[in-house]
Amino acid sequence: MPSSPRNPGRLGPGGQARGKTAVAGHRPGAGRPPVMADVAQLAGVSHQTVSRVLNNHPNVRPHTREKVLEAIQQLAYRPNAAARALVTRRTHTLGVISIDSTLYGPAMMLDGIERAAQHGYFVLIASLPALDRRSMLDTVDRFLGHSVEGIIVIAPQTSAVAALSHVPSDLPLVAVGCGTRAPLTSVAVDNTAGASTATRYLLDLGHETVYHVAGPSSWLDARERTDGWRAALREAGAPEPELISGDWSARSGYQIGQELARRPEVTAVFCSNDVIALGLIRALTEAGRRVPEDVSVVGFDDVPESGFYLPPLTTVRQDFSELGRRALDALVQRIAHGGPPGDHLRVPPEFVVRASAAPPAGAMLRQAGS
Amino acid sequence: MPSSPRNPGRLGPGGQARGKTAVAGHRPGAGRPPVMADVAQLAGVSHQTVSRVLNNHPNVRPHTREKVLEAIQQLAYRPNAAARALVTRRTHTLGVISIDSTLYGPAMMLDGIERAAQHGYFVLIASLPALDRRSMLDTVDRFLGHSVEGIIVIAPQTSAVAALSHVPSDLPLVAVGCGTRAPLTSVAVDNTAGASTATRYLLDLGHETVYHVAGPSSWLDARERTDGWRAALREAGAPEPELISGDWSARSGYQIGQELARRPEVTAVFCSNDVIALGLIRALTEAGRRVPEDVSVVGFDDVPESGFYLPPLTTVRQDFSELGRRALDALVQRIAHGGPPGDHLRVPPEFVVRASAAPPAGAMLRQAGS
DNA sequence: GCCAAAAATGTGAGCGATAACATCATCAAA
DNA sequence: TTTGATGATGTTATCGCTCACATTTTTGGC
Repeated sequence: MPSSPRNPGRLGPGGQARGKTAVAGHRPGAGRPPVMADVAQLAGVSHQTVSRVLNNHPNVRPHTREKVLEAIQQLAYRPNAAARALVTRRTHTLGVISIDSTLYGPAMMLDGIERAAQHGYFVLIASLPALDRRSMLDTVDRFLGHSVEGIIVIAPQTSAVAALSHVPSDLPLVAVGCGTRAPLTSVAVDNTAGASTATRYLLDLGHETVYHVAGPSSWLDARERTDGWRAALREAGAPEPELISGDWSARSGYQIGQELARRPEVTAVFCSNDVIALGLIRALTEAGRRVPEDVSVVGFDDVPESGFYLPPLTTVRQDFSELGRRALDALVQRIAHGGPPGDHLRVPPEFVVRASAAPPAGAMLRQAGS
Repeated sequence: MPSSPRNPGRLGPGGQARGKTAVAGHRPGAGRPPVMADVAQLAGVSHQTVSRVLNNHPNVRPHTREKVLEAIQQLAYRPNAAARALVTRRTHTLGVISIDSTLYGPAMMLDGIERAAQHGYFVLIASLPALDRRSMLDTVDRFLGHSVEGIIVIAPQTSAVAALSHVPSDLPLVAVGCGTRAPLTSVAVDNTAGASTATRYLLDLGHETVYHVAGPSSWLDARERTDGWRAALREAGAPEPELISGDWSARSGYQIGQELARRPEVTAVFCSNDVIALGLIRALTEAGRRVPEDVSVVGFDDVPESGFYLPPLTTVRQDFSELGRRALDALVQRIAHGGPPGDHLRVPPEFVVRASAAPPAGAMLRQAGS
């Protein structure tokens, strides 16, 4: 007799009173969701055979497989991930920790990761307001409790990198946009190269030097772009103006632009991102300094709108989704083959020439303008 | 003897060879993660007592609780979510399905949801490339397999709403940005009212009529904004120009702007979002039509940059994060108290006056401009 | 100072799946 | 035809936790 030896049907043993409709077996659409035993019973096989079908084990006769599949369909059975995770110790779940997923870059990367993970992994997200060690570690903890198999951190900030060094090293972890200095697997755009290219471009146009509006210094990207700018300046023998810092926002670009507009010696500005450039351009324009005739402006990121700014912005494109995808690849790789951390993948940026930069105006024009 | 009755220590029974370091008990930092039994043993209590401490059951002596807490700390013990979920049937996990989380709105809402859920729920995300019924239902299925307790859908598209009507009705589900027409719980900005306000504002400024660049008609928001525009026009007795549709992108705004620039009768345009407005303004400006002197433009969304466009954009603000938060609240409510679906929450938008709209120019100015 | 009620703790069972092993059926080779 | 190897299936034991119930300890009232 192949029917269940101990439990008659699927009635809970003893006095279990969990509000189940204690129905003999499988009922089409109602009650508690069907479990493997229900499928087994309906298909007339053991639960193990159902499991084998589910996991594509080879040793199942086609006929049997079909019967099981049919029963699964009929009951709309769906294996319970928790039960599965408990025994296999695999959750097929990844955690993504992101700072302010409201910014263009993080949002794009998140999307890229999610899309790439679509098949094969669930993606748990946590976006933190601050990246201090405490909340970082707490989040990793939360994720660990949920048994994520790996974590991607979108947190290009120095404090994040610091916090990251405290997570258990046996947890596969990939950071995007963390400098190469960090002792962990990371994926990032080559900010330094991008910034150098932009700066050199302006220099080559004939500008004596290039001013730079940096992002917040707590961001690695900002720092690297500043480095690239400095390197290009030094290489060309151009004087290095004092560093000005914004906070990624258009507002900060605007405020800085108001100051810069008063200084006629400023003819070229490299902004650490497009949005700062937008604010800067507005301030310059309002102050009567034309872009690019009087002042050339170059941004960084190539947000989708930057081609429609007035004037269309010359900028450095970062392929954020690609970055996200690469990060995911790297993580999946590490989960599967458990390589050691410490790989640094750099994605080259692309310089996009549009209309916001031009050669400096001749003397007469400049006089006329001021 | 309170020590484990069947299993000596935590050695796997029989020939289990799962690569565990079969160490007698709890070892500080190595081997397999500690389980409840390890904590119990270290604290000298039963596993049940540990469980009680973990779940804040009342009947635990303070002294005992302390001992357990200490052991937990010492072992860095973290309860296994899968095991817990298996028995409690609660995963404390929410699913969020989003279309193109790259767009400003969805990205903001996602962030809002995530932040609000931070304490109490895990958030699983899936961003779909297309919202056909098939992929929608597949995703819901994936989520269901993971036993999410509820789902938020950020998918203000008609096809999504259609697909949504096919999900099992016992799953708490909230949609953001779905029209009130849909038979499900939803949270949305009052697009119609916002669009009406914008249109009326332009009319009140003295424009004879207002042109409208709509978003893709598959988006409910786009449709509602169009409705609001029409209603305002009708109410004011203004003639209704033909409908023009874009695709939310600056590029489409630019292309439409090039056409509109050739028509001198166009003096006021209400765009279905800010980015379209940006493209439109660029096209108008390039064609020599000044904004707002020759043509007034109003947008929708109030993206952070819109205040720094040239000219700063008059627009309708949607508080996306608030929307996300409300959606989460509604969902949590439904999970807890299991109310019926069908609630429609509308968040009022806010009209933001900046510089891109002005009274129509006098006859002489208009002649000079064309 | 003794017994009932309440508080604190311990003991199995079982959530729903997979892993390992046992068993039965089937087929090729001797 | 009989035997050994393989293929297909069933049986049992966990995974790590919470539930229900059993048991022990404490408390309080007489």
